[in-house]
Amino acid sequence: MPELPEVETCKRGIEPHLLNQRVKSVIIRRPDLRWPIPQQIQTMCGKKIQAITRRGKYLLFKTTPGTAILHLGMSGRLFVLMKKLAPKKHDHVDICMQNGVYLRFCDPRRFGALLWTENAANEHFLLNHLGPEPLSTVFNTQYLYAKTCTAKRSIKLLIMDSKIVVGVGNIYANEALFQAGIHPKRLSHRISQERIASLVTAIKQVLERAIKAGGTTLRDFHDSQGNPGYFQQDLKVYGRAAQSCIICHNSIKMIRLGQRSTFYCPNCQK
DNA sequence: CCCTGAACCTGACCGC
DNA sequence: TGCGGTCAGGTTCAGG
Repeated sequence: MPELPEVETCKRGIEPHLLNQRVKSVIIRRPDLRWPIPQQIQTMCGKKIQAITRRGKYLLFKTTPGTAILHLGMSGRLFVLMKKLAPKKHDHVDICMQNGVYLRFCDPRRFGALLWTENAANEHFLLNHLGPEPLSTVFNTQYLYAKTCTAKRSIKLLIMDSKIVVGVGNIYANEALFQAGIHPKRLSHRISQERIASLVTAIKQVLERAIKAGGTTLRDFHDSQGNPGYFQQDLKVYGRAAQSCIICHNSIKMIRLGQRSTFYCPNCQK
């Protein structure tokens, strides 16, 4: 369930357990993720985790010699474990600390990744082309309007483009466009600055609300059962095809856009 | 520049 | 129970 809010929740959950801890070992059961886990990841051993940060949907674990870059893909999950627990089928990696705590990476579909860089993480090929963080002040009306004016593409695909802005996944793209009253297929250059302003607000609000909902999950972060669908009760259009719009009670429609399921209210979104 | 489709994988779910 | 088809929160790539 890795959307930006989930990754942020993950970050906040694991940080207190791992920050300033020294890595004892990195156990790799399956290196064949999206990209093979490089041997250099072992450079972490004996080093202290100085910072854990998030960039888009990437988690960065900084040590003195370099940074581990982790992506959860579609199905990745992280667990902080205190005692030895036999790994299950898709528990591919354990990063063990000297104090006995360890981070377990589980990813059934293996679309996730664990990479290593000794340069500034921003220069890594996965990160060097990324647009601004949606919750930062850099991402504002002026910025997005400049992008929407000069592009001629559907607004939904534009806001899901990580070169434009990071972290807006399929769920939140749908939700933000509903909140802003914009049709997902609307061509970006045909949207007024005023409406782009509401879209920027909507993106920020939807992500912030989801992070708060993620905070609920945080409480039982150690529960290895996880907590699926914690934000589900807040979804206004995603997954609600043929159900009634919460505003106008018309039927929510589903279409395909860029190979992704796209939900909208034909009456509220123009 | 923009869109489409395919690819990388496994599991869950649905209808028969 | 089993089988085949469809779908899934991400991202990159080739081709038109």
